[in-house]
Amino acid sequence: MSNLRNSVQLIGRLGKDPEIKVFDSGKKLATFTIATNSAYRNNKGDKVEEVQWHNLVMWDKLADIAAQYLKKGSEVAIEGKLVHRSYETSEGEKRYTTEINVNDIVMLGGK
Amino acid sequence: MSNLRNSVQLIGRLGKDPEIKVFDSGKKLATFTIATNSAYRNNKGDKVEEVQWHNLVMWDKLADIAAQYLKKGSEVAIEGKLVHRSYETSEGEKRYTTEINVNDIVMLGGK
Amino acid sequence: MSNLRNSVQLIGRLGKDPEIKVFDSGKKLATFTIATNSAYRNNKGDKVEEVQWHNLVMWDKLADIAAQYLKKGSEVAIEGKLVHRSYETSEGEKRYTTEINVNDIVMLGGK
Amino acid sequence: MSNLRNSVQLIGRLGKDPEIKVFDSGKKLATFTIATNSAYRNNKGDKVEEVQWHNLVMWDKLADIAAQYLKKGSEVAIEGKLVHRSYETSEGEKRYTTEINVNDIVMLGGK
DNA sequence: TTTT
DNA sequence: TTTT
Repeated sequence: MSNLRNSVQLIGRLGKDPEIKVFDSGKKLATFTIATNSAYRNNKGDKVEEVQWHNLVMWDKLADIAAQYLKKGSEVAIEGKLVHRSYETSEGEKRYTTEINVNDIVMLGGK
Repeated sequence: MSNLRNSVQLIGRLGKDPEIKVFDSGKKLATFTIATNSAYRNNKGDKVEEVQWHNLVMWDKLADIAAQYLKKGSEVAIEGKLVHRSYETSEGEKRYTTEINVNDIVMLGGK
Repeated sequence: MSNLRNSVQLIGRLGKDPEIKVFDSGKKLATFTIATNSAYRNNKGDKVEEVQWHNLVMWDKLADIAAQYLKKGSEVAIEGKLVHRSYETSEGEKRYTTEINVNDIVMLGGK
Repeated sequence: MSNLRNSVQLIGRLGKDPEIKVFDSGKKLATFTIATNSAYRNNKGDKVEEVQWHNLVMWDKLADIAAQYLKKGSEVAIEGKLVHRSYETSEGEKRYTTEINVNDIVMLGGK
């Protein structure tokens, strides 16, 4: 419940349509990425554009919202929890990934 | 500058003393990890404790603060930017890591 | 500097065009209000729309941005500091007001 | 539900013990104030300490937490919603007040 | 006073 | 892979 100890807010756009999975249990999962853009001047005074791509996951009701309303290019604001996970590759190697488990989303730019 | 597009807030404790590096340019870097704790009930009703360890980086003046005031066990609140980076292992394999580039820190539990 | 101790984030729309003042010192001030909307179901199950109007103030470079880009109906995300002030009415009575001193703004809904 | 459109985070200390009310309906309400401190240098270069006092309200389970654990001087982090209300004085005059309706609280400095 |  |  405590968003205060671990909270991420992002404003950005989807790189692709969300992928939706429905599990046998009925649980629904939407995964997608969003880009956040920033610009700064380097030590030569040139403007540098920087993009970060973030992995987002949304469950159940939020996955329904993703399935219905979100698509490639959609602008959203999200709040979520930062989660670091490990998994094994098919070759048996351990890999790490970071995802944002979304708690709340606002669709932006609606007319 | 825009924290609004990409902002993380965490409240937690350091796992170890910060590591401090000073570059030839004079730039200073502090790196450390903090743990954020949360508790929830699983579908059997049992309480589950979950810990997430986050990689933090602090530059220059903030690195000085880290060097002077932070040590293993210190409780802090931080605000930062979520940054995903890739690097090559010594075997030439590409790996990914996620760090929080800290903009602001508050030391807690003082006095 | 510390946004961590006192930080407000809002996403909403301007009720009117910003008002801009330039002081003799050259300092520039923009003031305006934004509405944040929320919806909930009351205990009868009816949907209730709730609007909150917030007083925002932006100084100097941010005031320039307000003057150039913001107008009635514009959708924005802002981060700022919550400030409670008192002042005297022309009748000499003390009154209190709450404002958000904006640190950062993102304009939303640009195609 | 959407914290994203209207969200306040504060870190500070209680000015007094919380006041607790229990309504006939069984609903419970805790009210208290917290101070947030900041320091900056004025245009003469002198350090200026600034304190803001914020009105907080917590309902039901959160009110229980306030009643049990919070007292004058307690250091807390809170997340809540910014709410502006009007009421009538006993002389029939309209007054305005701003409160933060707390959604989440973390007690700091424990042990 | 905004907007959906 | 988004967008300006």
